[in-house]
Amino acid sequence: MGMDYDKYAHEPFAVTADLAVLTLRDGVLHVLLVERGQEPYQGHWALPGGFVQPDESAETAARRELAEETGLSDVSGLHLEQLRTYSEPDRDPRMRVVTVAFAALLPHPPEPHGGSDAAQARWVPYDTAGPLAFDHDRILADAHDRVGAKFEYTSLATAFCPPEFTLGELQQVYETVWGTALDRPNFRRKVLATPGFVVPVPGAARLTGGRGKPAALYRAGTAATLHPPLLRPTSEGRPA
Amino acid sequence: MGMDYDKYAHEPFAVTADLAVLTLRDGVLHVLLVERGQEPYQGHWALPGGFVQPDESAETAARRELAEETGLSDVSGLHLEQLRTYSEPDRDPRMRVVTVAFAALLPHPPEPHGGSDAAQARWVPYDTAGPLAFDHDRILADAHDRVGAKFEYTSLATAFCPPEFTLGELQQVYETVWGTALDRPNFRRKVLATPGFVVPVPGAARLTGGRGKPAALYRAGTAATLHPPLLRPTSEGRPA
DNA sequence: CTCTTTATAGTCGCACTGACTATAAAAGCT
DNA sequence: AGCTTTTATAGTCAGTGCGACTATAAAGAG
Repeated sequence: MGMDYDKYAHEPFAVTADLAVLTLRDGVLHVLLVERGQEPYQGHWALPGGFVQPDESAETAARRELAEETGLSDVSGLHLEQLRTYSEPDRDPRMRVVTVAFAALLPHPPEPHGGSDAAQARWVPYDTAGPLAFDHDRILADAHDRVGAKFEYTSLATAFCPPEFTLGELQQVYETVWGTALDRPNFRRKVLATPGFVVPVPGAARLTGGRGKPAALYRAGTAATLHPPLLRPTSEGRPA
Repeated sequence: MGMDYDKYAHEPFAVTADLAVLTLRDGVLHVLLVERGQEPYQGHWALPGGFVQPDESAETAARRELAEETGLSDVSGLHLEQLRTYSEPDRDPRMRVVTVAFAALLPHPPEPHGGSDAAQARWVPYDTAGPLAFDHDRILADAHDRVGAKFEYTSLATAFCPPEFTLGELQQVYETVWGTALDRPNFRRKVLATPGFVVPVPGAARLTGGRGKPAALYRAGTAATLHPPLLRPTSEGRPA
């Protein structure tokens, strides 16, 4: 933008906001996908998204699309994070499309209703999210990487949890996203030792689906960043 | 993009790639700015950048702009990182412009030659980079934040250094970007204990501008991420 | 030759961490 | 009821990374 506008022919671009919507269902990471109803990639699965309207920012467009695809009424409170922008010239065979990709984290997965253009939407386990349309495989992988990395030094994991949660639930979020088992007493110690990460719900509340001792409930704290960070185990084998 | 193209009127957008080019000059962090030659913001300073051409990705456009503004012949090897995309509808008073912002790190600051449209380009100390055109103040601040944060857990700091450097020079890079003084023996211990961060140049090479014992030379290692990370001191005061 | 300057080596105590054991409080079973 | 299973929570202990600090080495300046 520092350049002279009139000396550069600026071809018009179409701008879309695409979403990698992640959630946990029964301890398994799922992603929201839509089935494409037309060419190209007709019948293939793709990330939900759509064109940015003239009066919208990409963030606003992403929230609107998310509400449309999931039928969520309250899209305001959930976590939406801009991932990066994909702008390779041949991403779409028909036209020049620049896509601003977002990652969204949902605590309770609503059943998606079919998209507004009759394309059906479904929750798909992350591991079985087969080859997707366009470069959406890469976008999805980038989203997973980013979310996993931010779990280490931010309180982002609480975005997967309901307003009140147990430390066991929080630990399962970490284990699912990282794909690693964590030691329960140590996880507990670290979380409680990190100021502002979680705050206990004073009413000696409890909640357990089944057996065992009832667990104390916590809410997300005010801290956005974690000090000290909660590093993944063997995040990288030391190349000695 | 998962949506039906034809059911959405997609207004054409102009897409630009803007750059926050950072470098160190005499131990002071500088940013490359251009003076705008026309309205809006005529006479104001702005980040260099320009329109993405029809056959380019935003990354390619950023490298081209960088080469044009700095006169660098070898733009291939240096670090270019996509920051985020700014798409608020009123960013530019004349038209709808979506900007993909990049941060670039240079080891040796070349003298910039005037931009191709007669706008002059200059290195400006980061602290005195006054109010910039458009939302470039925010882009520049975001770039600084991102670079500072990535210094903690990546080997990005070596992108500010020449191919061979001393640990003192690397430490000065950290101190300048973070704005903090670091203990020299401890910094040395941490860097050398992090596998793949730096590798010594075997020929007992030395190099010092002035007095004192000559320092050993190192090259950047192969590790992209740092384990353990090199955390800034008092990154956040513990709220007890 | 001594002083200053910079690089490098080493020491010490604290805090954090991983691995592990122990206790508490619930549900299920016989 | 008594026992087992299950889950939550508390505590222990050794290794290690780290901040603060001291000591030595190797150069130039006077």
